[in-house]
Amino acid sequence: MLSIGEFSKICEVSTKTLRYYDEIGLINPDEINPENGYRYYSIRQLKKMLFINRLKSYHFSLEEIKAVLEWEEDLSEEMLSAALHRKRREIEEKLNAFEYTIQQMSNDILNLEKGTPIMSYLDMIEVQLVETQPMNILYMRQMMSSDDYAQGYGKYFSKLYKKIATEKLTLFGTPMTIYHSPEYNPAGNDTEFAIPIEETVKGTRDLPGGLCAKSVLKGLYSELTSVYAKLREWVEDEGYELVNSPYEVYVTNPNQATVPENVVTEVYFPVKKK
Amino acid sequence: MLSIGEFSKICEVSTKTLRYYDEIGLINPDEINPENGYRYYSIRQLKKMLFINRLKSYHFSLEEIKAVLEWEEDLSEEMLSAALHRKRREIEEKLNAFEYTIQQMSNDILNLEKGTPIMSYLDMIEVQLVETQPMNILYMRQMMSSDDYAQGYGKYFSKLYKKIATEKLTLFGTPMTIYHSPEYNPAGNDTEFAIPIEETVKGTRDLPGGLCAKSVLKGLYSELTSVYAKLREWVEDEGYELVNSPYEVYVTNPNQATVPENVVTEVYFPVKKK
DNA sequence: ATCCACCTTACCCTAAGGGTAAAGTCAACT
DNA sequence: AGTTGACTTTACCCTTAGGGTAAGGTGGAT
Repeated sequence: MLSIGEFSKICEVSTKTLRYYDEIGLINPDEINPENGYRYYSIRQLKKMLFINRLKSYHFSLEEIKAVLEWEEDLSEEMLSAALHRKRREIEEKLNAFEYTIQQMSNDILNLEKGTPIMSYLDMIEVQLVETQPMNILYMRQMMSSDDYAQGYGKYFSKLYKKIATEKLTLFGTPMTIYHSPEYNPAGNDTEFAIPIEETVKGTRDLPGGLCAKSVLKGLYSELTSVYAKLREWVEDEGYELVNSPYEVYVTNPNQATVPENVVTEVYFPVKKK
Repeated sequence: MLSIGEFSKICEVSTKTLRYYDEIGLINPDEINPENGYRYYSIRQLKKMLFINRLKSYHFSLEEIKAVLEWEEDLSEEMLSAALHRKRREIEEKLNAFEYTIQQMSNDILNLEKGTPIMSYLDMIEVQLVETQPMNILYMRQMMSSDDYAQGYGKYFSKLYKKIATEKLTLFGTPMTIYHSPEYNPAGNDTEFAIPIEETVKGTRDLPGGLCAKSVLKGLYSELTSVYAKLREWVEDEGYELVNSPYEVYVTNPNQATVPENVVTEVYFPVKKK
């Protein structure tokens, strides 16, 4: 039997950590002296501890690790394999997010070295007042959390396009997204994906036209928040108010654009004078 | 003036977050009604808030962001550029770490699909009892935190090699590391980098020979912890005890090995029978 | 017997807010 | 004028994975 300090040295885990793991039931000492409460670990527990460390290095949370350890013998291999696949996916996604972040930063760094202040793009966003025509749109409405926007867009638009193709409907514009949630909520937003078509069929509705504040974004979607902010600011400043849900129109297909600057997105705020 | 809710909608930041930022002094409302404590933000603060969000998306901590915001106008551009470069480096490193993790996981997944339990490699680590000869080593001793091992190794060994080259000393073996800290400490370990040479000069010392428990690791260093664990286990089981600091000998140069399995590392535990 | 290294529990701390409660306030509607 | 519902305030507890420290109890070696 090994005291906590000896076991700690062997597996290179602090005694503090071992006590914590005992507390949360991740790995309990093989034996506890009932008189003085001293923890004693057996050498058999070494493998388990090293396994925990390995899963930790794969960014499993302690709770997840606990679940892994509690799986029954007979299922454990497939379950573990599945868990590793899942976790690997997660890490790959974080990796992609990092790559994207690095791109963004590099872009800012370049601008900064040209003498352009980072936030100056904000002043370049222009707002115009336009009159839009009513449209007939094929739509799907969904609660979307900010995490799954990326997949969501592809998924819902492809569903809509599929329907248009199978029912031989006639395209009448580029895809758009309408945001019905009055307030931004990281947990999920009431989002409507839509494509203008000619025919009035089941699954279509009328998108009313009217006065709109409009901005055009050329470039990456990451700057969309700023466009929204700018539009709200403008609406406030000029004494208008929002009378309907804002929407975005994706003028160019982001998959076809070779340079991000060629991606054009229009943002509309239906407004009226206060 | 905008109420906290209005400002929150415009910048897509929760009111909770705005109150928190007020509390830590990151961005304070332009005006606070002294009667009821209501916070009012001006539209001028939008740019600042969006800038904060951008830095946050670059993984700056709120403390770092606060520092950035407090820089004086005249220095701010170079400072910001430097900070962005630093942060980009950090992210690139995390990215590399993720890539490495993914490799490791993929390896485990492959093994699992071949039916090999993940931790089975532990049972393949063999321990032998050997008698070593005393050596004369050129050394540098340093406290190393686990983070900077990667750089540290290169740095100190290249210093040692440089000394050997400039003083025309004679190599007598491959590089090695001696771990003097009795216990693993994430904050820093007393580490000695050494290379055996023939001549006894200033900066050399004698590494005594004697009875050692020895294991050979073929492959990535990530498995080293397990080798240490295995050796300590063996020492315990066989009734030996450690009489001197353990050390590693890097038999092959990891930069020259094309396949990780070709990297050979020997681990020695100087022991005596209890 | 003494000493020192080791062990125990208990309490507070971390970053960046989220959740909830209780109470006060504002603006609009009747 | 009163009421309602939406909005705001502070206050308190919760999250991860332990780290730091204190006060007190033990173990083994001398």
